[in-house]
Amino acid sequence: MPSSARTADHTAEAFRRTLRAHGLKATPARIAVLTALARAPRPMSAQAVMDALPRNADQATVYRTFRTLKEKGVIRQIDLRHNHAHYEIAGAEEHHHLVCLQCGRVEDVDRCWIEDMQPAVLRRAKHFARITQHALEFYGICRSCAARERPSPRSTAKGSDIPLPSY
Amino acid sequence: MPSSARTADHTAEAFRRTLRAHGLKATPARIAVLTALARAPRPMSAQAVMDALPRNADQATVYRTFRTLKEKGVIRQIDLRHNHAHYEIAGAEEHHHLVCLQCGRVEDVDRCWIEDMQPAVLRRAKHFARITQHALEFYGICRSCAARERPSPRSTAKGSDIPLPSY
DNA sequence: AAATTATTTGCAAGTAATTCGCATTTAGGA
DNA sequence: TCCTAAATGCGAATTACTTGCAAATAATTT
Ligand SMILES: [Mn+2]
Ligand SMILES: [Mn+2]
Ligand SMILES: [Zn+2]
Ligand SMILES: [Zn+2]
Repeated sequence: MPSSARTADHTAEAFRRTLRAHGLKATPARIAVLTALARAPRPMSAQAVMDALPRNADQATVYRTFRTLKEKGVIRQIDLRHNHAHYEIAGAEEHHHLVCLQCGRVEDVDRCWIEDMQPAVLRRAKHFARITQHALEFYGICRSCAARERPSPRSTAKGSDIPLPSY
Repeated sequence: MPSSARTADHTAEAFRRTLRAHGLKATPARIAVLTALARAPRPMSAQAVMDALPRNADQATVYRTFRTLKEKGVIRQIDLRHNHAHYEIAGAEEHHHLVCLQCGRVEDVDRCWIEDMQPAVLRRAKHFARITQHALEFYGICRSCAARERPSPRSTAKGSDIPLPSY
């Protein structure tokens, strides 16, 4: 009996289908990245993925894979306040993380609660002594962007980036 | 009649007192950074702060000021998924942000709600067409760190950084 | 008010993370 | 099997941020 979504069909074949379904070529590199992410119990950094991949793991390819799969919604970027981005497979259940500001340790929070629930979150946690902060951001599309719908997807790099106040 | 906390005493004098209260020297640079953050309606990046500061605004000083004030809890770091950190004065009310994934626009959410409340958040929002994601992270101290309490505060840089799995 | 000193600053150089240009390879349809 | 758009790999570039160190200065102390 398969447990939950973490046990989903994270087989090479499944990934191959997912990629094709999104109109992407099912390359060894991409399948390897997805497999690494699927195996890891925590969000992974580019470096971690590269180390996990046996040989041929070019950084440019890994980063490009992250970007592509993130755009397609196959993986999710997680901010852990380390000095680099982390990614995890965008599995079914929405969940959050407990991040130690001192050592960086990360632990999943199985569901989405907040503030008043912090005591409860802490009680359920396995490795945390206390919670001192939490951050919540909503991401979506603003009115003006929705209006001129499709002015060019905001690539994470520069370009005619964020045409906005305060950088 | 002063409105809410955003109108708090964000005067140079008030900042001077705050700094001293935290055992820091009330330098022109620090007061200028705080004043810039106080004036801005949105979290600011280092670049934005430097541009806002009339003359003498060295990047090293701005970054060092961010780090120091963040450690003291005077300002708060905000992740907007742009390619750099943003900061805002850690005013009274805890609040979150609406971030446009396309153009980067940012808007405050006055209170802390979640998920089921997204429709309501969207209704209250002034500039958003839709919310497609939200991210919540809890920050605190993990058990092992709490145990050996004070092994050296995790500086944002490297060093004997995160002694953990997956980078 | 001048002397004292631990902090803080400014500048220049250094790093870490991520991106880009372009020649070469390859997945997958014809 | 051929063809071609898409993807890779390499190196160089960029960006965000940090650091070393000498000079400047805020807040004592006298
Ligand atoms: Mn997770
Ligand atoms: Mn805000
Ligand atoms: Zn927008
Ligand atoms: Zn810890």
